[in-house]
Amino acid sequence: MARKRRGARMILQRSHTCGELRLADEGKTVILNGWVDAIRDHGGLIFVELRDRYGFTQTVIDPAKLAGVAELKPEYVAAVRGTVRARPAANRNAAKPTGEVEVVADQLEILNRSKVPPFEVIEELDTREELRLEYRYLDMRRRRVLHAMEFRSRLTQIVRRVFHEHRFIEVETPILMKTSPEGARDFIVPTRYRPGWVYALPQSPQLFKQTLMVSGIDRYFQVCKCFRDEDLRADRQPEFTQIDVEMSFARQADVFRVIEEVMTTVYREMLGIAVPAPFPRMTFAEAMRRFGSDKPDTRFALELFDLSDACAASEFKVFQGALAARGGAVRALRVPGGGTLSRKQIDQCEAVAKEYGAKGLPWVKIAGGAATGGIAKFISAKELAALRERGGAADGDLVIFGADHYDIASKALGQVRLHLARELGLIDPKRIDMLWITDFPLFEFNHDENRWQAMHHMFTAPREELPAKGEDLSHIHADLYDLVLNGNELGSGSIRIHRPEVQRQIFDLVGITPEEAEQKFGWFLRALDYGAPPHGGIALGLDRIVMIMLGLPSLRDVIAFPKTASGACPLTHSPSPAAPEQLRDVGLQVAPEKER
RNA sequence: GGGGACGUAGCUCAAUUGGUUAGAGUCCCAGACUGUCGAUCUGGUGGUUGCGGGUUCGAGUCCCGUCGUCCUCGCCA
Repeated sequence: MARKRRGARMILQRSHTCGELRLADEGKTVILNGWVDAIRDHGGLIFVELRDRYGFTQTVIDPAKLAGVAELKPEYVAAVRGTVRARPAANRNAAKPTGEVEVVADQLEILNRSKVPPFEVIEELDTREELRLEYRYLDMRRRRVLHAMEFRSRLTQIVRRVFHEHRFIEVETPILMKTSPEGARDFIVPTRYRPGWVYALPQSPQLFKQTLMVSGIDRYFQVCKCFRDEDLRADRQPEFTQIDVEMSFARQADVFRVIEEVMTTVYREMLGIAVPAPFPRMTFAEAMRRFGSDKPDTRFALELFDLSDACAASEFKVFQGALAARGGAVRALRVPGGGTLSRKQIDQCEAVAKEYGAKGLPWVKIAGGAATGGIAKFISAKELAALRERGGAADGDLVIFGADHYDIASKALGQVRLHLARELGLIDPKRIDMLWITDFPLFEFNHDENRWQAMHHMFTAPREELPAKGEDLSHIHADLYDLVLNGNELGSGSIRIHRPEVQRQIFDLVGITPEEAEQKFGWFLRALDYGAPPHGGIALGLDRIVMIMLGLPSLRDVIAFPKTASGACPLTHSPSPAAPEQLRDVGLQVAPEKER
């Protein structure tokens, strides 16, 4: 008989989940708890499908016996007691794991009611993301969202296990820490203890993990939250999770070996895929030269080549101009069979190139052994020969050019390369191209601020002798490496500085005064003074790994409660204005809007 | 900070050149129905067209501003 309870106490506690009953369970008396997924009301007979994390099970209810069924609506929480029965042969549902059975109800308990949800809880949901995130608890009742959470949890466990197998220690480092200059903007946390003073949330636990090396914890890892107050992207959230790793007495190869084992194990155990290891390696210079990117997608063949020398006497003003400038280059990309591309498709490529700083996108098609269209009239016989010999250009091909500073020309062509690969369907989605990019330059020049800055961070060890301040630093390299998967940067690491005098020299080169170094990093320099071992490590983006492994387009899809592009949480409506008392406590006040 | 797209019923969308009472599907509500599984059938409710201003006899539609969402450049040691 139907039971109706006013109290909060549940009577019918589940004996099984909604995903596990099979024909073998026929005849058993069971109790299911779950959410009402669907009600199919035939008058004298009502099918109520219950859902939980594990699946769906159909219950069959006779409304004459269990009148309470009339009250049920979607998303109500219900308990059903009944007998497992094989469905009549004609009514079995092969599409559902539990589709051969049903539970004939003899007791029904409504555990909770639900308002009409703002969207239906169905797998094939097509509703705007912001609403899904505002009601994430409803969204997450769906299999595919749950699956991402479960996948992530299992993956993290595997990562921890592999590190532990190699005697790594997971150490938690502070969330409230000291602000650091350079790098991303810190999230800052004011405090009552010191009105007007702030902690920072970690951009990464970099200095803590290096300090742990000084402590003798020679193998450290941590699955940790990191925070950066910068603009968001589909693959960037203000708070994200890193697999942070550091090893003492280790060289680059040692770091690679451990990470290769972690990644191959995760792929094997989560997806049953054997990723070959060791992963291929490519220097930064080679990656820029061949692919125009420091995170090349090597799943398809298009490669850039250089025409600077062949174009030295070019009649084309754009080439002349590029080559006349310091660091200028003429680079090219051959698109096999690209002769069939429409003007519109080429224009789209040009738009991509311009987005990445190119001023235009010269092109020619090759037909009948000659260059046609685009800038063909400027292409000399010598240049055409170079296109054929160096780029392999042949009849039916399209060749596009980048003429600018080497970096800009390379990057723009590299992005067009990616665009074309997607446009022409050149990417095999099944491929998994894991790649180490090595030998990064230690410094890059910041044109806006007119100074050298660390490419990775200021704690990376130089491989060569450091020049005097003011000299060109572009040729200094480091054991500085990125792990790239299918054109996505999964992580970045380096062998660190362990000698305090070298660390001071680097601070000096990037324009940090000794006073500032003492104030910001004195504590760390002191640690280096007491026998810091040689060490190095890496940090991998956990969210990105999960996103890529699941083939999802956004980091938001693998984070339980992600933030929107403006850094807001649609569920909790954070951030929110500070209360006057809060500001008073920490000794801060808000500037008038005009002064911000 | 810059560029682009979008914003109409709870949800997903439509609405001709600026022109009658802003429609459809779905959800929801009511009724019917004993084998459904996107149940079906009948009927019904539901709108500050994101917000503010402007042009016009007349604005969902055009203009300006603003807010929000998504993508993106810069930025992200």
